[in-house]
Amino acid sequence: MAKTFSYNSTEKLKSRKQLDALFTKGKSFLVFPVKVFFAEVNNESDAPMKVGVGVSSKHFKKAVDRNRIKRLLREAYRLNKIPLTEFIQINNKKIAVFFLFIDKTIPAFSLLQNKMPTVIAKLIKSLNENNIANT
RNA sequence: CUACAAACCCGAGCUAUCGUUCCAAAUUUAUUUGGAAAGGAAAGUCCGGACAGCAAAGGGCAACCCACCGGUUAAUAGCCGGCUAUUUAGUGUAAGAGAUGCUUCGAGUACCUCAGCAUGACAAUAAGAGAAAGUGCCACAGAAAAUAACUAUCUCAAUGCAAAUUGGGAAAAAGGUGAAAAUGUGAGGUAAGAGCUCACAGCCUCAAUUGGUAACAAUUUUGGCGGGUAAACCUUGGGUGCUGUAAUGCCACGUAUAGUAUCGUUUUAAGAGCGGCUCGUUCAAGAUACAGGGUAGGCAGCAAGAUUCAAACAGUAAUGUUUGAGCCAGAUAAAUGAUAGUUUAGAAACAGAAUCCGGCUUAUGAGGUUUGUAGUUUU
RNA sequence: GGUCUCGUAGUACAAUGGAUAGUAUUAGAGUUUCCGAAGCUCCAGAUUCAGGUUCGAUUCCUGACGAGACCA
Repeated sequence: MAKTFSYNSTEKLKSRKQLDALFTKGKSFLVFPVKVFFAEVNNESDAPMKVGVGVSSKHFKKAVDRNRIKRLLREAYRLNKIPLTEFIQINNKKIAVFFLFIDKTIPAFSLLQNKMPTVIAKLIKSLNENNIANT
């Protein structure tokens, strides 16, 4: 595990197809102010996790604010992703996740930094339930 | 000195840890090392280009745009310089009004302010061709908002004692309203009058001379006196082909029959394309070959250029030329971040490249420079 | 990335360049009723903002701001 905190381009959720599938078929839960979409995928592609980040352009009209929030979300995810990667490696899964920010004001980084572990924990828990239900 | 307003400059630096995108090198081929990484507006999309495509991208009309002159530029509705017009600051004047002072208290006089008149910027503004080609409109008020009519007026004739009435002629002065009312003064002329005629003044206009590259200015001269509105229609002159980098070219995948090329047929009948109309022009069925709907992958376009910085020279300036040095984002759900410390008075404004440039417009914290206004202190 | 349209009372809409900016509804007051509702009477409330053209601008022109639609 050399690249623990990294978040490079292979790990990003890019394909429009995968995104559409995630929003239509995937499951979701809410840990305010972040809504999480997730789904298991059977893709043969490289990375085991595909993660994306988004903000509504209705709530934030200026591109500067949207970029700021997306950066903060990425940073928070990057610093708290270790439990998720370990879980994925153990269970040999491939997942796609999308974090959507739904508040209407720009958050402080400390808030997201505090929330993100609970988000990851909930994600792992729900993935586990899904696994049990499938088997 | 303080406050406010406007214009311009600037738009944080360093260190550590963890990370992102691109480039180069190295090797163990997924790691390491090194380098670079968002603005003055990247914004609005208001103008102008580069570049690319379009079977013809053709002519005319329509449509749209521009509008003093010259320069500048790849180009412009930008910029620079000039011309003209308007306005104002200021200056001058003094017959009006007001305040104050002086006096012999009837008034006179001095000075200041306001209004008026003249002049008038080096300041500000100008969508700054044409209202003398034509059409339309100008509410309310007013006789009338433009060939003029109406009321009142002048005159002649008839009737009548007179007042006046009727008919013919004149058509200027008068009508007090409005944002705007038919150029002003004097003389001649006439029954009375009238730009009806003349002189002077004002304005418009034709031509000539002089100065200026030109707009234009000055002088002389021809004709004239017709209010405003062209950001009403319009006229004149000039210009514009259309679409836009998700353009477009190539590769991969792949196969409904839209398309392309060649051959060929029919007939100007209908239809379709060439932006809207018209002229003109191209096109049919069929055969062969290429190739393709859809999906959303890759490469090019795509980062060395009307380039950046510095100096010199030319030019009033915008700007240009030469020399030297430099390479300075290039993503594709879309990179520039987070935390801590430190410098600092403070790190807090507007704000995030998406094909690239030149302008314009708008948004901008703190600090700095300049200008203006107001206040305070000192001399 | 590009193209286009529209901003009028709290709300939905009108208004040839001529003014006290209109209609419906809503809000408020009064009247009616034992009390409400409905009805009736009265009243309040607006041209997105900043400039310009014009004697005069909701209307015409320019810029800004906001909202919406379309193309790919």
